[in-house]
Amino acid sequence: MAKRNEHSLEEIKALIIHAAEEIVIQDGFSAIKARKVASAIGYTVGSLYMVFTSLSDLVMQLNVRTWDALAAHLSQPDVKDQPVFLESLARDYLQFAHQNFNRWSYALKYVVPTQSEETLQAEYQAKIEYLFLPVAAHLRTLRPDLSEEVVQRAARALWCSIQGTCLLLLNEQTQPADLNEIEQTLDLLVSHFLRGWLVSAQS
Amino acid sequence: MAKRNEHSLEEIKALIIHAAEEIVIQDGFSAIKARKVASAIGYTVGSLYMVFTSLSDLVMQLNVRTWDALAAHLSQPDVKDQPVFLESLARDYLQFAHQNFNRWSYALKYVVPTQSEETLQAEYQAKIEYLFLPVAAHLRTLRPDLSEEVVQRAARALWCSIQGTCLLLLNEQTQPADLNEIEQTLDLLVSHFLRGWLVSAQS
DNA sequence: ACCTGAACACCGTTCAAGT
DNA sequence: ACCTGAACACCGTTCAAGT
Repeated sequence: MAKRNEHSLEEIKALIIHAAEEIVIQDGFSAIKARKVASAIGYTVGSLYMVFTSLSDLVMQLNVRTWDALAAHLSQPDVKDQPVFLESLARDYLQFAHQNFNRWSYALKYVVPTQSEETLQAEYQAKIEYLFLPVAAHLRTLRPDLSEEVVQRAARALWCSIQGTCLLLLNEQTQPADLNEIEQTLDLLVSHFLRGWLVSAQS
Repeated sequence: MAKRNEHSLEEIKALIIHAAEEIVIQDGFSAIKARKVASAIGYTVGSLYMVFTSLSDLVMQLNVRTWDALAAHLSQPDVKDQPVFLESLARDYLQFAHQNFNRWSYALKYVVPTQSEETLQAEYQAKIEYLFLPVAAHLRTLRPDLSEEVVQRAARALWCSIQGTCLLLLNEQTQPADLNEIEQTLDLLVSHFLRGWLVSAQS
């Protein structure tokens, strides 16, 4: 035992994150246990603390990966300037949220521990904020007459609405049939908000 | 020890729920521990299982109380028919969510355990659904020409949006100053959605 | 230097034993 | 009949001990 050197510390870290991710996808976040994750990659509990400061450290890095995966899923530059961009974005969001429900919903519900490093907290928040930039950019092209602040607020409202609606409607265990209904609800939300916002007074 | 009979089982149950509620309000849901709750009312761990089948049973009943408290907070029949009803409802919702952040956010994130009784699951879901009825009722008066299904979908979209926006924007630890910003964002969401919906085609 | 696994403190839950 | 608290299985985390 001990001193195997089969993997570098970096490799072990990557292996653990992947193993943990698989567990979340399969059985949800409550299924992540230190011993379970370690044994999934052929190591014992203690090894986990060679590469992570704690379990919640691992969990936070898992959530970062989830947000990255979502960002990758949403990036479709070809439709960025089309009038239906936001409706299409909402649909793509719903698709990811449904296919990755366990890890997505956990990331959305996650609150960064206050005792974590302040720079790490800021990085995490920034990564989430980053996702709503395309929304703001699109709204800006629709109403270049509005102030940046007004555009930002509208983007924030719409983006939060989409995420919240996905969360609440997907929570009731969803059949594929219901998914179509949720899509229509999202579409209604986006299009009516947009219509109302487009005729709003200049401020 | 044993056989004190100071309280009936019903009283003990109520005492425990109140003690647990206080703990959640003060320190969040992760602070609820079986031994802690029991000792808070002067009993030992075992007593908890005289009146609850499990800790998660207690938690679920706590969440029920949270939804009831929210419903009570939102009921203001005097403004029910005014044009600003929905904006006012959203503001009231935000106020409750902020003042009761710990228990409200937990209730909103809560997913009913699949192994719980089916009737209990249904009751819980119904209690949450009940809250959005006033929204649907108000929308119906605004557009009596629309079908019930269309009205329901719009109400669902708007209600989920309000809740989701509150959750996501309150999650970043909120100063009283920010609260005013969130209120404006909610107002923008409701009013623009409404404006867009009011001019939507009959279906 | 890398890895183990016993040990610790803490958790939810049970249940024989007390009154 | 009511209530206790030791006991159990399980959890995250640490660290002396092995190679």
